[in-house]
Amino acid sequence: MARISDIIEEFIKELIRESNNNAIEIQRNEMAKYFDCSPSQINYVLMTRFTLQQGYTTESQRGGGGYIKVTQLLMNQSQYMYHIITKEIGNSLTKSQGARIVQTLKERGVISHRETEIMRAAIDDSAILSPINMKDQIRAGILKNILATLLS
Amino acid sequence: MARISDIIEEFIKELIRESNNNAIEIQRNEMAKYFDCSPSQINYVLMTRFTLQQGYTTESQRGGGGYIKVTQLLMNQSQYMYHIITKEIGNSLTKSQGARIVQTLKERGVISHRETEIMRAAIDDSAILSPINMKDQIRAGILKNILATLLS
DNA sequence: CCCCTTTTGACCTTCTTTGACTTTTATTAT
DNA sequence: ATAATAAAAGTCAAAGAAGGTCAAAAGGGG
Repeated sequence: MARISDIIEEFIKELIRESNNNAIEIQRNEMAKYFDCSPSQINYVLMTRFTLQQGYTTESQRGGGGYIKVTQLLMNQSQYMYHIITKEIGNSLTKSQGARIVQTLKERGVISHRETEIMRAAIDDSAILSPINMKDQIRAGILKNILATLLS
Repeated sequence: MARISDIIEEFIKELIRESNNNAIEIQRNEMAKYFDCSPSQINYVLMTRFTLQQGYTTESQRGGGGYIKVTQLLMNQSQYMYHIITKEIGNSLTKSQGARIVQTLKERGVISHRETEIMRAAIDDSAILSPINMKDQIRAGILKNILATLLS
């Protein structure tokens, strides 16, 4: 069953793609009505899929004529990777954090489809055969090493 | 007396055969209800009959709209890779064994230069932050998973 | 009988959805 | 101008909807 959050995510990304300034403005309540969900679901989507780490910023205005503006940040690719290696990934990286990073790299055209698959597979929970309490550490090490390789 | 696990196994394999992309998505709880067994029995079947060695990968998503996806590896994509996953790499893979496999794949033109680099980085000793005695096991898991992804 | 495989169930973790309540801003009526 | 009202968006916690894990119990074949 398709998650409504995913549908909304795709919808917003499509709107951004169609825009000519990498940004869109939406009306929260209107959009919620359109997708027949609660308004706060829009916030949930923004919080989980359009964060700074994923290369987006949001700003908003309340009151009559209010809006939410979502902007996709342009960024230098190697700078971005460097940032991820040094700031985003610490000593520990959860499954979903890792997945989001790889997904973002793909969406930004930093890595190809196959490279995405390879990286995903490399940091997948099922790939890392170790006690659960160590998986996140190992995952962090692997992803950092891979990204570092791509930088050189 | 037919074991329920065998029946479920056959059922899933039949679904995959009928699919047009060698993959199916199932709802764990729904399937358990259908076969009138405990949900964790589905996991048991997946763990014992749909492993990489047996030519399958699985992924899953929790929460609302969650699912389990089972994909059968395409043997004809690269006979060589399939062989490596299912036969050559066991539970343990040393540094040099791993390096040799990656090198061979590259020489055969199965993977690109960048893909080679990514794989090397992923199974590099320095990437795998774990007790020494576990590295080879983890390396095996990772490389198998990576190769498998290229066959789906 | 013993060992290996299967089955079951209790408990855990993750992710999504919903709704009540809050805060901010704009508009409108006095 | 000011106060009241309406029109947004924000927050947060609870409920809901999955799947995961692990170990104990139950079966079955040698």
